Amino acid sequence: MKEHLTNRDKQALKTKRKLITSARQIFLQNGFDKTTITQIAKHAQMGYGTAYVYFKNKHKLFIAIMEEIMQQFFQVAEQEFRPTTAEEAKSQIKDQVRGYLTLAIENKSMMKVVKEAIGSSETIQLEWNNIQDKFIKGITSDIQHSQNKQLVSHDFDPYITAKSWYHMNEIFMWQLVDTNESDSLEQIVEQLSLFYSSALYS
Amino acid sequence: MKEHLTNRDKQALKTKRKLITSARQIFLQNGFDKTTITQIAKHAQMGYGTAYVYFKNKHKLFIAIMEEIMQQFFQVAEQEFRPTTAEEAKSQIKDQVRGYLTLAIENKSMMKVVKEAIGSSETIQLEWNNIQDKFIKGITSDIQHSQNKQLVSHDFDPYITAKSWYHMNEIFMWQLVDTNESDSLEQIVEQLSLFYSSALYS
Amino acid sequence: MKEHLTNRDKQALKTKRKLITSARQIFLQNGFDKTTITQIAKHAQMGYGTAYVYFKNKHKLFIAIMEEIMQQFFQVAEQEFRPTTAEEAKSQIKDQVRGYLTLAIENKSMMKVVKEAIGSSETIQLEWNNIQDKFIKGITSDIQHSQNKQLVSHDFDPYITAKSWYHMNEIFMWQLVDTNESDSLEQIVEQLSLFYSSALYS
Amino acid sequence: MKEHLTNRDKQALKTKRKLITSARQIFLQNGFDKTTITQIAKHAQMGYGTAYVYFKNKHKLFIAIMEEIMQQFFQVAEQEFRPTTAEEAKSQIKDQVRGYLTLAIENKSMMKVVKEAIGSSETIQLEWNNIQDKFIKGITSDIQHSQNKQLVSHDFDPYITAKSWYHMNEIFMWQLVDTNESDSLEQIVEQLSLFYSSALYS
DNA sequence: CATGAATGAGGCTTCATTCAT
DNA sequence: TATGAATGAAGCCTCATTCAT
Repeated sequence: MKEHLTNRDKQALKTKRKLITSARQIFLQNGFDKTTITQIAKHAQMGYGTAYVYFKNKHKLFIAIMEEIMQQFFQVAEQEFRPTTAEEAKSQIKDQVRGYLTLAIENKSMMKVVKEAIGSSETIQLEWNNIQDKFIKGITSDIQHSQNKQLVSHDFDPYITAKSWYHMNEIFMWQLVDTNESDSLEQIVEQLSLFYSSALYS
Repeated sequence: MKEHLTNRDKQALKTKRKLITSARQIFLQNGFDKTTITQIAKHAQMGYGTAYVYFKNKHKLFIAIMEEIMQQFFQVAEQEFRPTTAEEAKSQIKDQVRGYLTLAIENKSMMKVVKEAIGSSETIQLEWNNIQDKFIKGITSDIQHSQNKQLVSHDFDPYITAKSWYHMNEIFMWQLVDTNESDSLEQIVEQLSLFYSSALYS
Repeated sequence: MKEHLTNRDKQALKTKRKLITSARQIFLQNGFDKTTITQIAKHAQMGYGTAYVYFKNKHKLFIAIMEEIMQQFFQVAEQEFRPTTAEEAKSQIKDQVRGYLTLAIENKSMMKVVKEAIGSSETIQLEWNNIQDKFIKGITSDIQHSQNKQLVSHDFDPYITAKSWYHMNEIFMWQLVDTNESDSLEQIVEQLSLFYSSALYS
Repeated sequence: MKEHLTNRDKQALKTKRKLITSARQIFLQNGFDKTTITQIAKHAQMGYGTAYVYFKNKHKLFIAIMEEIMQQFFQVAEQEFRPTTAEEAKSQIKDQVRGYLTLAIENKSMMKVVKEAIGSSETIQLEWNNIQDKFIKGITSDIQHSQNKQLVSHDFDPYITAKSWYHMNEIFMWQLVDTNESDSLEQIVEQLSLFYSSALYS
């Protein structure tokens, strides 16, 4: 176990950060496909091969950026969800949906690039599936908890329900990213949570 | 000067049309960069060398398509603008703005590709500048006409004013193309024309 | 259906031939991995990209060469095999085995490169499997014919038997390629055919 | 002049040994070209920069291994060769040839890599030339000694004769390395020595 | 007018090597 | 002495473009 970062480690970390920061900017500007490693390296003021010291390839570099963005989403998703009444459940659900969609709107430009990248690269597609799974697992455990508390019928299969619920959210997320209908956010939030809480917590 | 199209000319025209039609479809499907000449030629069922008989390069082929699209926009822009009162001016302005933005929304998919292409190619960028100029010149002459009719103060420099006004419109045009906020169209139309007619025709 | 090769077709064929010929020489000299497309193109006195007009990649180019070599082997394998007695069967088997192994010895240098390439490329490995299958299918049908003629017991599963027999031959083929034990050729031929004909045609 | 190895020197020597040992294994496994410094360093459990402390480059590292192997060959070559009769000469020649070729067979795997490396690197080629020269010089002096003893005619130019004789041996050495004809070793030994002793010591 | 053979610039990636710590 | 961060040459491959037929 390292107790301490040597100067060298710090330098490496700094280079990696610079790489990610530069990459984010270039990806944001040019999109996934049109961004070249050369552009990123030039912007980060480092040699061409350096990018490959830190990332196996262009896809992995993008995934690093994608994961940083998704960290914020996970924080919303991982908020405590331990309702004691149906009312409380619906309210918490609304907050989470709103949080999730709001983040998407706030990061719209980058999310557009994410969408392009998912469509462009098998590897990134797989990584996105992992991200989806992480969300779905969190929801699954929330459902199970509610079932134990007798708030949700055991008739619901937690995983399938979670998957369905997650994808409902994701669809609207992409729609907001694609189309700037940010105004209808609150309505979407209301409808989604109504649907979900009616189904499970009625 | 040929007065008459020979059969050969007709054939050539037909080939060119087919090329443009096929290109439009492929560009629409794959975007500008990911479209290859080979794809287009295959779709048009001709040798790919043939494309180069009619268009110097990929960019010029795209420009041909772009110009066809822009024809519709020019028709809106070239509508008679000869208001006799401030009221009339504002009303006509509104119609033109609405017409311009509506066309953008109707051709949104292609306009997205146009945007990509502008960002991707110097040549296309220059062509877009020409298109902008054409709009701006039209507006300039409208302003001058209104100045002659004493509807607009001679304090306004016609060209600079036209340029400003055009770009205000273009910005919102791209926004509508990027973001599907079609709902807010009427509000944008109202605000833009209010701003412009207040400034000039008050 | 083309009835006739145009001059253009002829030129293309010639280029492809030159490419294959040059590639064969370079592969022979440098082995599979160390051969570069640049070397081949330079030797064939053509531009770099030309190689890619005719072959999707380095592997496919090698496969073309490999297949030409294997044509000779197939000719041996496809020789009529319609024995009427066990004696005749054994004699024909011996001839085929000898023919197969002799070809390997005659093309030893290239077969070494083939071996390297098989170990180096998934694609080429798959192509080699196809080649094996072709041999095995031929043998399978020979066995079935002999079974119909009551020369071979129906207890033998033709395909499995063919596969086993083929691989026995291939193992010795590689050994001869690796090791120059050409002297022992006749002994190997004798042993292999003895084994096989004893098993099936006794 | 250091008379004495400090602990530091000892450590350095140990590191160098480990490097050579690991390198030998990896080169043996992967061949010259496909071996990377990273692989070797990982196997030797040290930073890959360390390899460059001890060896200027990959080629020099390989040369170190090559030289260790060749040490054994030199021992054979440097065995006293002071025949007093033609009979004795032939017998000693046979022993040396046998010794040389036997070592090649015993180290066949590594000798294959040596061959690949010679073909792959100018530097290693040059080093191999040095090794050849060392052999040839030894033979040259043996010939001169025999000439002084009146066993060999002064008509023979010692250097040219030595060079010819050495290369005859080397050719068969590579053949044995390439081809596993170890069985014919004794025959080759007999023929080579017969040829040479007939020519010089008849 | 129509074709497609030929070309090479430019993108991704690997890996030997340098150099500052 | 030991390390590994940083670099760029060189290989593969794609595709716009030229040009001879």
